[in-house]
Amino acid sequence: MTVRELPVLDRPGAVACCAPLSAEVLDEDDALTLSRQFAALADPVRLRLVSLLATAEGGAVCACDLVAPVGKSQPTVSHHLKVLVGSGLATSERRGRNVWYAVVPAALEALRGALAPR
Amino acid sequence: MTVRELPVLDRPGAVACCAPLSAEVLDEDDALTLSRQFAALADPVRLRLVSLLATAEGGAVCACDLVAPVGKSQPTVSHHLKVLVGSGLATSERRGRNVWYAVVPAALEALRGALAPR
DNA sequence: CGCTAGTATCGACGCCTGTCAATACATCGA
DNA sequence: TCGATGTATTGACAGGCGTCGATACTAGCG
Repeated sequence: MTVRELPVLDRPGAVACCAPLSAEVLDEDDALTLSRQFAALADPVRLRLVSLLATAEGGAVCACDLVAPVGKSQPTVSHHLKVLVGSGLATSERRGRNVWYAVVPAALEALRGALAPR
Repeated sequence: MTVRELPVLDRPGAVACCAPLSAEVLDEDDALTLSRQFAALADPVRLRLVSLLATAEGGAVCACDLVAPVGKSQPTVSHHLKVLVGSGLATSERRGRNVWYAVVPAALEALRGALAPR
């Protein structure tokens, strides 16, 4: 028997919500939870932000270094970052005047788990 | 060295579009492609449909057996199924009066790949 | 050829979301 | 305290999306 270990998340919102889609039929609540996570990835700007964060040395990036790469206005980037944090896919941390963002690997892994084959 | 085999897809739209988010920064085109796939999963009704298809014996389900479980009107279910097919996550096939739907496992696997850790 | 059952399309409605300019808030240095 | 820099919020707009009832299309049956 194989046991899959899932890290405990101290932040609500980044919870691994449910069994794989292919394992058993999703109930309505889990479907809503999962859909919100996927919705956070359903935007090209946010995907690029996640990618920028995930590939960054040290795993965190200053918000000031995210505006130019995605080619959107500063408020728009701020909005998308808020969505990512709100969905549990990213975290934010103030460092002086700046705010540094990082991905939550466990959240991505949880989504991978939902897509896992039977 | 490990080689990951990806099945060749005869249907356009279900293509594994890109390297993992954490491997290299997503370019704009790939981000748009990926975001459309995730958008297909960003709805609780569609997630339940995918789950119903993926867990079904034989891997396919008649459309007539999908309306009741999701609790939406027949046109709404038809709409969502069309979105799933259009995004490459599912396929449809007429059998007499009925239409049978099935998931495309390779498409789900492609999304898993995008979420894979570095 | 009608009739019936299953599925898709159409048109309309309300809601949500991405975007920006303007502005407010926060933090640090002088 | 004041000014400057970085970030978040507000308000407004356009476009997209989920939903439904009504209706059209498709295929088998008698």
